[in-house]
Amino acid sequence: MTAFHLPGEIFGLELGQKHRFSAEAISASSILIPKRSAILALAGRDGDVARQLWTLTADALQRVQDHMLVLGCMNAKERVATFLLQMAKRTSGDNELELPMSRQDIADYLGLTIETVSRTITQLENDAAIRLPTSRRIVLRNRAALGRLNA
Amino acid sequence: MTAFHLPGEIFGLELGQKHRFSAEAISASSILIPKRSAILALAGRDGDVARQLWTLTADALQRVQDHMLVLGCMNAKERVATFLLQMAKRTSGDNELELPMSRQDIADYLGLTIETVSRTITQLENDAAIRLPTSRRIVLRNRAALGRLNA
DNA sequence: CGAATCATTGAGGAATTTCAAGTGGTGTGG
DNA sequence: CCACACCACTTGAAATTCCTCAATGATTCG
Repeated sequence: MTAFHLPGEIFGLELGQKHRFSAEAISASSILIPKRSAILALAGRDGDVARQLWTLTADALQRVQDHMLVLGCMNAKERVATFLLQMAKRTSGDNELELPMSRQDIADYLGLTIETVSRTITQLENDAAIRLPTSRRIVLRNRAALGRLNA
Repeated sequence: MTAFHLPGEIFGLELGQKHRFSAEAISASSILIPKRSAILALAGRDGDVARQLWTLTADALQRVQDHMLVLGCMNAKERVATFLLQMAKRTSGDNELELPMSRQDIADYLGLTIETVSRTITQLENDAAIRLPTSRRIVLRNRAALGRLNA
């Protein structure tokens, strides 16, 4: 698993002849899938569209590079803390968030096992860095502590 | 560390306002660094250039995604085997290759420690999958075995 | 209620890291 | 030419992290 996508986001802009990844919905979703040929044609005619498409791809590159650093350099606690901060930022920006995905999905995304994710979340709760009203709902109680793990 | 670049390759096409990564030469190199503004201007005028730039970025995205799978799913032996096959393919394509980078660089790239890289290479040698005439020179002796690790 | 799914917890084991020492090649100065 | 220092690499042993396997809760849905 390489990424989570939230409403309004664009993904799958891969440009190769074959698709290399698949997408799976974890909540009810409506998705707009333009034809590749239509996109290319439009980009060919309109320089501004071309520019925007390039930017979208560059943004995706940036996100993946960030995630690569997570997978390459961080331990379990740092990965989970980074993930929670990131999700908070991408959803409400608030201190409270509802995770739409299962522990298994989080584990796959972070390159950990489901048990390690669960244990780490429990540990963050014991550290008073977060609070879990329910298993999918998370309250960030100490952003500073989480941020330190994000280093 | 996120990538190695070989002669003839283009890198650093990041498009954001700030550079997020730095590059370090590990052998004598000459590097052409065009101005960002010049590139953007050219892309604006010439749709074909714009298309090529987009493709370059998309290719980079693809490489990084591949590497993310390495970091997210593979153990040490699989990572090193994948790395060696990849380097062989990118250099001569031959069965013999000279690594231009240190063990430390490889370790950073693969998300391992220098000791683990060293031990793993030794292990591959004991498995008769490779041979090391010198520490930087590697002969692929059993591509099939390495490939199985690449799964 | 019972079944099913998701999440948590525990115990043991495996893989990797850490710390420390040793090896081998290379260049430098006596 | 040899002794020495230096560097990259290798190896060993102990410690740590994370995974695996197994059992137990919690929640949802029929």
